[in-house]
Amino acid sequence: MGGLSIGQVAERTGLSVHALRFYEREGLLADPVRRESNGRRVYSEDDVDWLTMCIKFRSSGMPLDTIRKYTELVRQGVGNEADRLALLKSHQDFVRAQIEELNECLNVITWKVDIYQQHVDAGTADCLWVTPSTQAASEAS
Amino acid sequence: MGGLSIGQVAERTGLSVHALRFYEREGLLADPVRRESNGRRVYSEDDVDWLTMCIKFRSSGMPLDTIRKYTELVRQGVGNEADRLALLKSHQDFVRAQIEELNECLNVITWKVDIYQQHVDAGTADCLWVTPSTQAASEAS
DNA sequence: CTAGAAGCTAGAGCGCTGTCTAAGTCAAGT
DNA sequence: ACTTGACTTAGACAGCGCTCTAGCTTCTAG
Repeated sequence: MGGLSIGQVAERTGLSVHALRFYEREGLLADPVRRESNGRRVYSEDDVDWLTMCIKFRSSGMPLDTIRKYTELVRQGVGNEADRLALLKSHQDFVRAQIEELNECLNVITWKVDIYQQHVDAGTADCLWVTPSTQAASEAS
Repeated sequence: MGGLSIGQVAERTGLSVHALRFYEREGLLADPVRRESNGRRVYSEDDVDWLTMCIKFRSSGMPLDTIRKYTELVRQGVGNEADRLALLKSHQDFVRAQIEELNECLNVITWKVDIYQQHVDAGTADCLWVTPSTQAASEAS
């Protein structure tokens, strides 16, 4: 399990090399990335795992700031598990709320899609149905 | 029925008056908001309905630009229902993908929450369990 | 030996979505 | 008449999360 270059990590995580350096500057990595003698970054499998977790956090809407806070808790070591738990639970709630909200939106959108689908199906069957009265109806929607 | 002031619309939609003016400037309203003789905006119930829809779009991640495109289609009037449908369907897919992604994230987060919950429960039961070996385990997570 | 790919740092720039400011108008209450 | 507060405009500014550039070094292959 030799170390990985930044390019390899970019490929494996889907983050850009820019983003990887950015995340490091922002203090999102549990431990500072090791360097080769020439100064180049060497990532471990653990770093990749950590980044994978960070990506999950990010793509579920956790701000970088919160990820940083979590990172700091982990860096501090043992003793603050309750804090980490609280942070994670709060994010869990946030994600659940997001999903619920999205489901509501999806319902509305689906309702609208269905209406238009009927409209379009009808219109394809007989284009003469397009009249001023259907126009008024379509503008109201 | 009687028109609504910008403040009333803000209250009813949850958008700020700033945001309402901003949305109007950005061309997100189906028809330009009517004005009183003194220049103040007068919103109709239809405007509120439209805004409610826009809010659903926004909160499900549709960029303002896309909302504007949709608005323009509606403004053009009858004849482009297929385009509107395509736009809506594409967003529908997008929202579904988001929900799926969030569910995946939720699984990972829940898994982590459970681990910490056990940790913390155990720690509360007996704080002496906090030892260098547990520290190593916690840092790996 | 050299070209090209990959890495480095510091910092500027960008797209999105508001949010706020400045400077002023208007209507109602006391 | 004066105050209060809600409204108007155009445009500046802000926060987030990257993304890219400039200018440089270092490695690798031919």
